[in-house]
Amino acid sequence: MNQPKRYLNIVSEMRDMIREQNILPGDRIPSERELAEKLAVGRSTIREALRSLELLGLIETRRGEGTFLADPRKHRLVELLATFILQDNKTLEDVRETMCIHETAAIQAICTSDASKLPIWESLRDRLGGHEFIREDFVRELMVLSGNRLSLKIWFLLKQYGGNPYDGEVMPEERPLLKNILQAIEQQDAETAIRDFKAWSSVLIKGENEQWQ
Amino acid sequence: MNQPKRYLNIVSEMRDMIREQNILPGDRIPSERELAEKLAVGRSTIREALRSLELLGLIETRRGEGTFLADPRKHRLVELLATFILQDNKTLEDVRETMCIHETAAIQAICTSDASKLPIWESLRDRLGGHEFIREDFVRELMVLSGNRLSLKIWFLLKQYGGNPYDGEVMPEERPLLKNILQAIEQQDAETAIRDFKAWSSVLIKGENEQWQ
DNA sequence: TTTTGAAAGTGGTCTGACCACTAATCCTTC
DNA sequence: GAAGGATTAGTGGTCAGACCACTTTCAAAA
Repeated sequence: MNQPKRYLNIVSEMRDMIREQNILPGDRIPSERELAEKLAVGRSTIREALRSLELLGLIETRRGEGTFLADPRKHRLVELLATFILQDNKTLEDVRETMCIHETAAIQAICTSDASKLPIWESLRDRLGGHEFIREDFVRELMVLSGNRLSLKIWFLLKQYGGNPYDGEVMPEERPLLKNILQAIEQQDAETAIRDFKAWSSVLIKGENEQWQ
Repeated sequence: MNQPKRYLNIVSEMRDMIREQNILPGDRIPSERELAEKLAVGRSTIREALRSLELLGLIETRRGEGTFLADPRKHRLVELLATFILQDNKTLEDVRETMCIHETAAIQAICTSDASKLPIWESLRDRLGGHEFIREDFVRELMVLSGNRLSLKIWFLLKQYGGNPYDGEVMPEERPLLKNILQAIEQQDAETAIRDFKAWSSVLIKGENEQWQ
């Protein structure tokens, strides 16, 4: 019988250990030799597990110092898979489309809620009037305002994974369009808001925005 | 100066090798010993790289046989995202809502495509008329027909984590509703299709479906 | 011809040995 | 006593070699 692989056990055992001992990001993890003894396996097996976690960005290792639990914001699996999968254009298309799904759903959600009456909403309006407004901020604020944190996280990861179409700063020519979107949302006119939003983002995605950059 | 880690080089070298030698999914990769010799590194270093790729689902290893390039559909992007993201976002409500987002997006996509003219579509109609039609099958078929595999994967996962609201068999009383949905989709009337679908699923989610079960 | 089993090749694991690096410690020197 | 340099213990990084468990292959035996 093909036995389950040990290093996979190690991966999950380490996850449990981190959870039980309440190890926080930045904290040190027991050394490879300690772990090997504690879990009664060879050091090479421990290393195979640790290298996997490191590649995912879940831990950081510093020679001479030790191994540390990484900042969750540094999780890397997205970029990594990207290098392998991105060649498949269809997949990239799926990523973009799925991002769009979450974005339009967010707008829809804001329209059917009272989110556009919150103080955060006002600050968004103000910043749109000011200088140095990053495109990504605009979309992210919308995602946040939708109130669905899971959707927000998925969107965030997809953005990294599929190459961020919202890179760069909002150009003066774009502002009227964005203002229209906000206005439509305030009037709870989801249809118009989504149509305008798609118009804006499709220009960015197709890279036809040299006019703006 | 802290040297860059060898096993990371191996990871990218292997990616290049796979690309250059046109190794296809399912094909065999050189053995660990061969790779070690070819790349002039120790076998354990090779293994650390391979184990990382395996955890990502990019390769499969079978003891006694060898290492194989994995089917891209088996890539673990979503699964890994799940284990590390969903844990702090388990709000059932968010999961359900996000499922719904993907479902309505799928219906929207089918309506604006020719998917409802495919033979698969016919079989879906037929099965709805027959016996033993599982609710989940209905929704899954819609997700598949949308053509967005990433969205399908995410939906699949959410279903596992959020508790499957589409458990069980379609009751006779539900069939007219489902038929209406299909009909609306055929007529490319997304609005009606989505409204009816939401009506159906909300009953299931709220657990008010004792009438049907 | 069919069956058996030995051999070769593969991944899985362990051990022990270095190397490169860091941080704490001790010891010299001022 | 304080400052600075050398020593040392501990860490991750890598390698080589040895087994083990498993699969496939193929030649010898029935």
